[in-house]
Order: sequence, then structure tokens, then C-alpha cells
Amino acid sequence: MSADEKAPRPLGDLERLVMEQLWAADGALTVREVHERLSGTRELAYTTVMTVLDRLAKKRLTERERDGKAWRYKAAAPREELAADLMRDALDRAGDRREALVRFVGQVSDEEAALLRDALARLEEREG
Amino acid sequence: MSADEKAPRPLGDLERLVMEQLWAADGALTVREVHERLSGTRELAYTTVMTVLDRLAKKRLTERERDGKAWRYKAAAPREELAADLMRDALDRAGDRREALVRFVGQVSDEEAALLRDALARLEEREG
DNA sequence: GGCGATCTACGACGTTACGTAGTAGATGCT
DNA sequence: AGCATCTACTACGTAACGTCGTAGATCGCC
Repeated sequence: MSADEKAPRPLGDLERLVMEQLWAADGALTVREVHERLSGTRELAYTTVMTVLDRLAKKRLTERERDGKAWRYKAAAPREELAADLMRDALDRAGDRREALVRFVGQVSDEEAALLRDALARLEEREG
Repeated sequence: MSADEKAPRPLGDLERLVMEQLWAADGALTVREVHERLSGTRELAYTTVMTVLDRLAKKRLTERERDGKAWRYKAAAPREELAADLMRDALDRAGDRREALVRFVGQVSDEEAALLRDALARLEEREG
């Protein structure tokens, strides 16, 4: 496993803003709802939001379900899941994993290091 | 620290191939040398390689030094360093770091988990 | 000291992603 | 039926990247 797959493009700025709305909401949102929530920050045409949501769906980052004549969009995965996936991708792309992990833990904060130890401990419990 | 900076674009396919040559070589390589090493895999114009190397230098991924009339390029950072940076970026982009880390360790292999524990242990020794 | 080989600098073109939005037509409420 | 609303599709500008050509600088050699 690993080698070099295609690296996932990072989200564009607007795509990220939209995803953040979906992650922040509980439940799926309509285009209109996303549009409204973004209106506090920036002026965007309704169709612009629609386009972005649609592209995100094609990229499998959102899922949509019908609600009357409208679609409701929700994030396909939690934000943290996406982050974890990106971390995995980055690790897969490293040559020497050991070295990469050493460098990684070398640059995380003390708090993050503690969280990591915790997570590993929990993993050990669960998996033996 | 953290919040949302601009995500670094992942390397393009050719850019990655070129970086891999630089990482694999010891010492800096000239355009010609990189070109030759890539010739085993694909046909590329000499200038194509030159352009890519140049763009990588502008992105600070490579550094170059004069060698007669030619330039010698070398990777600005080890492959593992880049991977670690990308992992950091991904983590910074997560909402709940704890959750992201839990998910991350949840998807690494046993071997990688062991490497992580090692790295953390070494970190603890060094930093107290 | 001029010639040919070699290298760089710079520009160019096609493709794709993304931000942005308009138009046309389907749909649903009243 | 009529109006508001929503989707589908198209489009355009910018930037990144793969790809290469041309022009001009430069180096070694006869």
C-alpha cells in the first residue's frame, strides 16, 4: 500500500467557505441556506453558491438529497476525517515514513503531542 | 498559530517526478542530468525540464547554485520534511485537532503506529 | 579568435480547476 | 394561471501546470 496516487487538490477558497458552512450546520442545507449564511461575509450570486455546491458533490465531498424541488447538501465526511485523510496522503507521499513521522511530531505543539499520545493509547486499548 | 492559511498546492505530476530525481540524487543536479534521468521513463524536451526546475525554484522547493554556465538544482528540503509540513497543514485545517488526530491514528497501519509511538517517546526524552 | 555545442531566459499555447454569474426551463404554491 | 423558486447548463476570466520553441549568452577547442 501507498506509493504515489494523485494528490487531492486542496479546496479552493470559496469551496472551503462553503464546506465550513456545511460542517458547522447540523443537518443538510439547501443552496439558499448556504447562500444566506455566506451573505454575512460576502456578496455572492445564488447561482455561484449552487455551482460550488454542485462541484463539491461531483468531487464526492458533499452528498445531496431531494427536499421538494430543492436539493439539500451535507458534507460527505466530517472535517476531521478530511484532515486525517490529507495527513495520510501526505504520509504516503513521504519516502521514509519513520523519518517523516519523526519530523511531524517534532513540529507539533506540546498539546498536540499529548493528544497524539492519547489517541495512540486509546488505539492500543481497543486493538490490543 | 493555525487557523486557515492558504493550502499549498500539491505538486503537479511532472513536478513531482522531477523532485523525486532531486531527492534520489546525492548532490545537486544540472538540468541535463535531471533530463537524462527522466529519459528512461518519458520523452521530454530539455527545456521542459528546465522550465519545471525553474518553477520549482520560484516556489522555493529547490535551490540552485552556479556551476560554470549551468545551474545545479537540489531539493530545498528532504522529502520527509515536505511530507511532515503537509501533515501539519492538514492538521491545522481540521476543526477539532483531537478528533482529527484520533481519526488519523485510527487509519495508520500498526507499523506506523509503532513508529509514531517511538517518535513521541524520543521527543519526550529530548524535551522532557 | 571564431565555431559549434550547450545553457539560460523568456514567451507561448493548450488544458484544467476554480470563482463567478447569467439564462432558460422545470416545478411548486396559491 | 401566475409568480416565485430552484435546477441545469453554459460561459468567461485567471492561474497553475505540462509542454516546448526561439533567441541570445557562454564555454571549450582548434
